[in-house]
Amino acid sequence: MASNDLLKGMLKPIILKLLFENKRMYGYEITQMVKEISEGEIELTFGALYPILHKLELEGIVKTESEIINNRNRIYYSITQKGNSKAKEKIAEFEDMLKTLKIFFKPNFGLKYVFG
Amino acid sequence: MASNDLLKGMLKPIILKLLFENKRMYGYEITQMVKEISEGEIELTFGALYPILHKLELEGIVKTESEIINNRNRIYYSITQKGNSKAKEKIAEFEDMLKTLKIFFKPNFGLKYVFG
DNA sequence: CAAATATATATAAGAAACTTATATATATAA
DNA sequence: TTATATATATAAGTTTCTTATATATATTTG
Repeated sequence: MASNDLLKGMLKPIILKLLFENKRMYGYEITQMVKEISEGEIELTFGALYPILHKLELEGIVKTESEIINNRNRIYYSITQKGNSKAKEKIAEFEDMLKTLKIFFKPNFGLKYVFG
Repeated sequence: MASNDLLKGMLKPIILKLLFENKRMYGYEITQMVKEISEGEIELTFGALYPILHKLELEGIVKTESEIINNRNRIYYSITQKGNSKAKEKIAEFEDMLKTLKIFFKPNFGLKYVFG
């Protein structure tokens, strides 16, 4: 797994993106999907996840539905109608940032600046 | 400019990459190049930059050369021979992370997981 | 010529985002 | 029956960043 200090600031956009694409997810499911998609590279810990989800709920960007599955409580999160544009905006902002980062890390990017 | 909390964890890899490509840079120059390359998207503040540079120096990854230019002190940073492999490693690690992030944010990535 | 801006480095206080540890509880596999 | 998987939650501590402040010279603008 990548040393997770490379992740700072990325977890919220990832969570929003997952909720945006999958419509309805519960916390544990999010951690498992992150692990699976990243092939173990990213481990989203519960200590990071739940505070983010709770904050998103407070901001009205996500809403919750509680259900008892297999005698265990499960809390589903989904993006609210009101929060939809905000979520889209935050996801787009992060995608822009990734494009910007790509400029720095493309192979031999330095050449045009060294000689420019 | 992008809200800079998207940047957490990325500044050190960016600085290392710039030093790696440009061989020898001073702090102010780094901030200006980051601004230029990112087209104003990323503002690397001095409060973030100098502590990172000082820490890299302490770790032996970079070394400094002080010069008086135009009657002002200028401190050049460059990657040490000893720190070269470490720097390469950290840059590669971050590039891997960017690749992983790309999976999450590629258009409609969700489909194959929703139906998979 | 005075004021503002650009160049140059530095650090301290505070906020935000994480990690790690801990707590609770049920289901399933070994 | 013990360990692992499922499921949510929070608190303490660390790291990393922002914002503010300090110092000093050079250059541009009004």
